[in-house]
Amino acid sequence: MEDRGSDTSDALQTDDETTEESESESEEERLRDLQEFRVARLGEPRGPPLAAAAGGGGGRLEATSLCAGGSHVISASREEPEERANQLNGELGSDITGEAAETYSRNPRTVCPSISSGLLLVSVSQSISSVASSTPLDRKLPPTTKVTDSCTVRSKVRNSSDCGTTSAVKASGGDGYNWRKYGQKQVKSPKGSRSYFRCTNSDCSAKKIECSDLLSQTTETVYRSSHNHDPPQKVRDGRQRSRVKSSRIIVESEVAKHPVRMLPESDPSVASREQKNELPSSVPGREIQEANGFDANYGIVAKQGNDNDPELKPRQGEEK
DNA sequence: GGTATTTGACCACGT
DNA sequence: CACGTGGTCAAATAC
Repeated sequence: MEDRGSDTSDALQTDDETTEESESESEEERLRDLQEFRVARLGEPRGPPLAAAAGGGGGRLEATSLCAGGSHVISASREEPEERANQLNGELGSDITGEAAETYSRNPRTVCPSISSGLLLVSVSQSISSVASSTPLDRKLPPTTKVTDSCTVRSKVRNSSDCGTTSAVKASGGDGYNWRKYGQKQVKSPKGSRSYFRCTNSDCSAKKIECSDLLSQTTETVYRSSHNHDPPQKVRDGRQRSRVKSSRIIVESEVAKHPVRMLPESDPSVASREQKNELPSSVPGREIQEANGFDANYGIVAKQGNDNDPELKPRQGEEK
């Protein structure tokens, strides 16, 4: 991990360990640099996002762009065939395992109750994206990458049936369910943004919140409520099957690094409260214990009670 | 024309 | 009571 972009790790560490005041400036600088870097690197026609951003609030362009970047990365990863998945698994696995663990270790709380394996997939791809975009890996991503933005990816999927995984890639988030994004918000506490998704099934109240850091890396995924229906099994051919398979592989290797939480499937408000109450007490003990893999009861656990956890402090935008 | 995403605005809640 | 934040809605936009 030392070898991997001391740059990134440093930055990340600073993020959480430095005081907000002192880091705010450097943070902005970093953000700017990052933006420029991404834009320059991608240098691709970022149709929708930019357009949307332009149409919407220019002030948010910054964060928005970054965010979009994150999500698309995820999608991109998902789109990759098994081969790519394995590749990632290998590259990232060896490269990240250690560091990623460290990186994410800074993101306390992470409990993924016995969710369906499908949800694991979500966390997987997200882990990948996080890792990929966060570390020097960013550099590893082929410049050609479909790394553009969620919209681009989407369109790509739509237009190219060769993939045959449209729905899966598009909104399912890899967990087998279809999610639709209904909101995004900038958060200060864990500097970054949160994306709100809800199950596209009208009868399903399942929701999930993806927390991303400044680098648009998905640092945490919170599931709220559970699906009251089976995941739309759209696996029609071998390709998809293999994709899923590969995803799982990655899950096993990455899941432990990506915070995934499952909130009680009660109404949002209750969930929030419970979360608030449970976090501090439950996180440290149990999570530390199994901070490295699947928990029989919680499914995935990728967290360790971090004393430095800024979110354990009063307020810090996590209770709600 | 339908669906999904983006994003500003709104409301509820906690401090 | 004011302020900040989280979560959601809905219009605009893109595909």
